[in-house]
Amino acid sequence: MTGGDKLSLHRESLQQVYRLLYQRHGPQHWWPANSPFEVMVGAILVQNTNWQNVERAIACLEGEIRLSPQQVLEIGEEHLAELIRPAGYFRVKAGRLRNFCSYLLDAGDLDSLQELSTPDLRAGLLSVKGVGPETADDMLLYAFERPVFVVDAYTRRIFSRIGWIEGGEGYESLRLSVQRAMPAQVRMLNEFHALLVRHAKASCHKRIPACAACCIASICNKMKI
DNA sequence: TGCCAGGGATTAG
DNA sequence: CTAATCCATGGC
Repeated sequence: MTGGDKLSLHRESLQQVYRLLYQRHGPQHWWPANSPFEVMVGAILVQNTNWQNVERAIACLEGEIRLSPQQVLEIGEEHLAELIRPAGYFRVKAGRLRNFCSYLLDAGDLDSLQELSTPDLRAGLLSVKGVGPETADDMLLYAFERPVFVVDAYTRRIFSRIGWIEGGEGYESLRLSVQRAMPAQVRMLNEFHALLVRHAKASCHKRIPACAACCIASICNKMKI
């Protein structure tokens, strides 16, 4: 382990934010997909990209092939890139999808992977070129249903606004800190990440330093922060 | 019209 | 180990 995480989040405060977000926005029903494999494809396609564009790309894919690792590899990188063009970075992502599909086929099937411990599975996913920490955790949580917290830019932005972090913390430091402060429940971690995204999109989080007018402010007030 | 989205790899300092 | 840079489409 890379010992000594200095970052420590307060359990009650963090869980209070979760409850308030849930009360405000309700269940988010993530991940929007029809199969674990589709979740994982989406996790790669959504990298630094609007989800709406990803939906188009997936629709194009499904129009041509049945969504499976075999089919994705069979159509070839060129064709694959054209199909996923709406998702942006389409050449890069075509390669990443192929890398990932090769990994899945080498592993056998999803059931084989499901037998791995979460740390081993995480390491395996991270070994794929094009799958970084956030994408791997998306897959772990939303496809494999492991109790991990997904850190993203919205998490950093919101936690910074609340005053819990400086912003420069490493990915793992943040992830483990949240996981230590929250129950290890897939259901809750699923909603928590989705709610943070939902809240960031719904509120005035672009370019507004103090966030005085959005619901985070009311959350902070209720929490007396 | 310009900015930026549910990142990651690569390169440079 | 941190900081830029590249990848690219579509919505507001």
